Amino acid sequence: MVDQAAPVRRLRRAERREQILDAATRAFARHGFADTGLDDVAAEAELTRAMLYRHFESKADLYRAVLDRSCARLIETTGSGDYDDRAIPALVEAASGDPDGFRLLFRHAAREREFRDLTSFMAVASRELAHRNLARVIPAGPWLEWAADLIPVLTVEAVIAWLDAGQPDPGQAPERIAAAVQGVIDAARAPIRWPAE
Amino acid sequence: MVDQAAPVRRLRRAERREQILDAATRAFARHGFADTGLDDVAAEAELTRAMLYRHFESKADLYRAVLDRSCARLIETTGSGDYDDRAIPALVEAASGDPDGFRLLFRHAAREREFRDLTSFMAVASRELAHRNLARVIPAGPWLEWAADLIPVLTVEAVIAWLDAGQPDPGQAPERIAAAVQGVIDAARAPIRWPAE
DNA sequence: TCAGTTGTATACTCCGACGTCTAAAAATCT
DNA sequence: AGATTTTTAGACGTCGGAGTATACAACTGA
Repeated sequence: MVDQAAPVRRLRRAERREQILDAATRAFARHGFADTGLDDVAAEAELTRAMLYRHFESKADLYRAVLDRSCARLIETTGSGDYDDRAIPALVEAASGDPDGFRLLFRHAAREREFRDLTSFMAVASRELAHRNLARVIPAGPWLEWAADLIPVLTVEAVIAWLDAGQPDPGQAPERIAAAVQGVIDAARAPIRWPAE
Repeated sequence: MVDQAAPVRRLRRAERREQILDAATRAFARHGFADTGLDDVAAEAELTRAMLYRHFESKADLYRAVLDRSCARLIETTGSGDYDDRAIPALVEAASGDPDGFRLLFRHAAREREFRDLTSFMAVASRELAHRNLARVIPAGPWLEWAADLIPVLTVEAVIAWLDAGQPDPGQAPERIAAAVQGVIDAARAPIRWPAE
């Protein structure tokens, strides 16, 4: 008995490209570039490997396209401007709107040498932004550098942990994350531990 | 003219093995398992690739040995016991004593599928430890889960940021990191932002 | 001195994943 | 219906890095 004929949905070039990017984002978000084969991506997109090559030159090209799009979306909703009260809410909104892309960018792409050119500018920018703002409340010295390194990482990890927790209380999330950041700022100001209750 | 004959230092088996593990820890700590070739390891150890195979069966075997040793050292100094005031100081001491191994374990190995069996138990244990202790001060719910996820990550990242900052004030470091952790606990208790100064 | 060990140097095989190609099937458009 | 485009299915070529093999050189210790 022959299998029921597969539906085989056909899309126009641009749509198919987007659908491949969606699937590739999901696939790469699991284990990063090196540990994800094109077969994995093809399976996730429910396509043949050959199809991927009709839309992208190579595996690296596809990955760059994925990263570019996630990056563009991120900047689009965060504005990438100065730090203000909108910064953390915007980051939360961006993560909520594209969780796979968010995880991919910060958990994998940020540590992949070959593609650091696509992400390092964000890491540098957020570190410098943090440094500028912290310099007003933390005395210059190694603990200022420590906080400037740690706060961007903490912010991103706090957002990812919020995603992993099921995105509870979207309205409260930015305030809670900001409070966690404030904890690092306090810690960098003085080595006095909060009195035990 | 012939090159000056290389010194060619010779070591006994056990010593050479340790020296290879040291070099491999450094090499793998840079870009993880997949992105580090045996040539990189051999170069770091100033040996030929063939020598690596006289001490280890395969690349994966070598990597496991590296991870095992780093893991054992970590547990040896942290005790892996219940959480108390010694936990964070012990972690700081462990990181200080083996910075490459510390970074390798938490920045790379923790995300490598093939070797998660060697690291997942630590991630699980620290998450559960955090969860048990937090459950006494944070009401059950998604924000408890959020904090239990975030605090182990924050702690490790705070230690790495401290390493990156040049290990300043080793005596103060544990207190400052504990203060940062306290910030997350406060954030998880209530969504009230600290009053702006 | 001689045996055993530690090391170099280099060429080689093997394998998996990337990337290419072709022929034919099926959906869409006019 | 016929032309066009999308897609499949799978074989094939290619290449880098893991892993193997061999011959030889040099240090060490009894």
